[in-house]
Amino acid sequence: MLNYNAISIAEATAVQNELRQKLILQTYNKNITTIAGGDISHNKDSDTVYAGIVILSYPQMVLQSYSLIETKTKFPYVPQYLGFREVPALMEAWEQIPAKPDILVLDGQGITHPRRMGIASHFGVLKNIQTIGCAKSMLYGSYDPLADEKFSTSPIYSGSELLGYALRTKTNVKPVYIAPGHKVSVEDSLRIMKQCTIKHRIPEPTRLAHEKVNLFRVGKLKAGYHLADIQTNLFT
DNA sequence: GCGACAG
DNA sequence: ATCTTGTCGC
Repeated sequence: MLNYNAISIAEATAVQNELRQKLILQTYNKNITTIAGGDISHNKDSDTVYAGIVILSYPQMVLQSYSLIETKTKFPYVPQYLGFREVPALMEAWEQIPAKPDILVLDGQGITHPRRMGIASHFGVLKNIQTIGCAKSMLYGSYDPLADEKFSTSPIYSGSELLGYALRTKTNVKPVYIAPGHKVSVEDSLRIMKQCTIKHRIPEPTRLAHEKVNLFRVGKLKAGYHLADIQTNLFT
């Protein structure tokens, strides 16, 4: 059911349309205490991928723990089908976490996708958990220009359908694109991600996931589930 | 037909 | 995404 090795694009499209039927765009749990961020890293011409999920307290944004795994990916990067490349590895990292967080933020689209199946929706539906997509660039949908000030927003639409928001996380810096993945509303997705925005363009969950996964790739961190130590937080 | 195209 | 150096701005 999760063997995306020898799947064709046509089959992948069919899978996305199937998963779309299970999408829930209403907030399942409003009482968030922990939030996770997931990301993947890899070397230039290698099918080895380094996946990581970090868990932070919400809304304090203090790193609590993180899970790292190394595996292979067979599916290439194809726009609109990122989930087939990255979800299997992220699943492994997720399953290694003893106490699951309340919600997971992934680096990529949520329902801002032709079939509403960006990586965050893909993962969310398969695991039946709350997810949010936080992308650094647009894939699908349109939005009007937003003001230059921090926390300016502009709704992302597909026709008359509201899919997400462009969110300026820093003054005079390119916005990020927020959309529900699964089991969370558009408005709550935006509200939660604003809460995760401290001083960087990329909100804390995916920013820290990206940081950990790169340290892992270059050998500065090891595979496994780790509790964050106090020193890490004090000196970062 | 042509361009655009998450990571 | 990754590979890379300097450079501009807060």
